[in-house]
Amino acid sequence: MVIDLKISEPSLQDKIYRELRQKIMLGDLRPGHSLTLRGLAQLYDVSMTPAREVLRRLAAEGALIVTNTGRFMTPILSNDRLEELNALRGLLEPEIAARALPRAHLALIDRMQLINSRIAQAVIQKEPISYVQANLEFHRSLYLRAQAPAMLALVENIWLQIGPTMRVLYEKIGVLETPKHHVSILAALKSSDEQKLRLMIQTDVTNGLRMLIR
Amino acid sequence: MVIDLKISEPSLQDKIYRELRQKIMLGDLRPGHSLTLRGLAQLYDVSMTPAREVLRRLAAEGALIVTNTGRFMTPILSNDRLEELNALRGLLEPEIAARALPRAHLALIDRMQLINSRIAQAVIQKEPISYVQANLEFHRSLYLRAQAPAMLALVENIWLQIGPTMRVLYEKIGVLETPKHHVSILAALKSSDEQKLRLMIQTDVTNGLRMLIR
DNA sequence: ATAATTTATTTGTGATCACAAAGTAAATTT
DNA sequence: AAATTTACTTTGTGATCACAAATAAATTAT
Repeated sequence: MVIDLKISEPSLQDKIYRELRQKIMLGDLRPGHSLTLRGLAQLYDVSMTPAREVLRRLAAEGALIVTNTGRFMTPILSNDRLEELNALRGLLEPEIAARALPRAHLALIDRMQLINSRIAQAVIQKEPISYVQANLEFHRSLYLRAQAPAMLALVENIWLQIGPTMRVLYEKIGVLETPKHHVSILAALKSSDEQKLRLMIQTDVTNGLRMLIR
Repeated sequence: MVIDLKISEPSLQDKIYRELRQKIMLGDLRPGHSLTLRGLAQLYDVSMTPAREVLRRLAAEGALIVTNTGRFMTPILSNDRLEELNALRGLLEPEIAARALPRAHLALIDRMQLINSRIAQAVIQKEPISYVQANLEFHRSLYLRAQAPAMLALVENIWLQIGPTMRVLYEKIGVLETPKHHVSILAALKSSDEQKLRLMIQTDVTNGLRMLIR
């Protein structure tokens, strides 16, 4: 018997989906930014069909909202909504971090340290997008070790929903500051202190927003 | 100026979406049940286009999985996956219940009691679908009071993912039993005991699965 | 000018189609 | 009888189109 392994080619829309998703999560699109089928189709030189699937998929994930007349736009979050989503981060992320803890070996911690220095760099160069990107990568690289895909999916889903709004908040406060709890997170990882890790993740998430809303 | 208020008509696909979503959440479709564009289109007497949007939307929500060749089917959850999803329930539901607690007045508790008797009825009549439906309604009617839409959305999303699998598990154990912690939940609500409520919701969720997997 | 109305343009929805890939059944070969 | 090949059917993808509704622009009236 001949087994033929074929890499399932990423369908045309997958590429567009991933790019747009990334843009939204990192705050490349501001809240209320509207997207049209034909606009997106033209941008990627495809027909309306794949563009449509992408927009609807993102809408299903909460990355976009659909107006009551069927238009697509990035969500404009109320304060309540934003705080609720952040509360969810505060609930989920400590849990997934705790699950990752036993599997967090030194190589990972080193890598997180490296990512952390990229954050510092983004602060200096005042690049909010790189900042957000590195920040999320810091968290994700840890969470990936939890081997809890459903949980990670929920967390990323929330990141996606708050992406555009976070960007605007960062712009509003002007100067960025390097997340001060990251070193504590790394310390907790090194000492395998689950309680401390939970707490530090929690405060990192909580303070991140408090700093922005104030 | 003439203001004309129009109820935004539920687009053709919304109806199909809601029906299918319900079916999946209640376990009307077994794990691995495959759905086709043309099949769904024919069933609802529409073209492929809306059928497609519905399936992709459900896939985006995790209610369906897309095989590597692009086919749609209800997910077949591994034990790990199922336990992870249940852990998420155990994490999220006590929190949202706690948020609902201050707003849970007597009328709600009465209504939950009524729903609970419908569960008992479903046990007697051995109707797993009605059982699941009433059970979810019991929880949802409480969670709705939390006024935490994002949180509720995540919870329902998880219900959606485990729907087909839960149904099979119920069938496997044969005879249903009425959820024994529901009375404690109601008691905790009446006495406004947050800690007890959290615990009872948690054990209701946890035991629900433990009873099934064993 | 400002508001109201009309006209023009943009936009999402649903339908239909061709096509290639995947799955299935039948036929053939080993 | 088992494995392979062939033929046939089913399936999702992407493209194109007509259409109605919503939005934007222009025009008219007050």
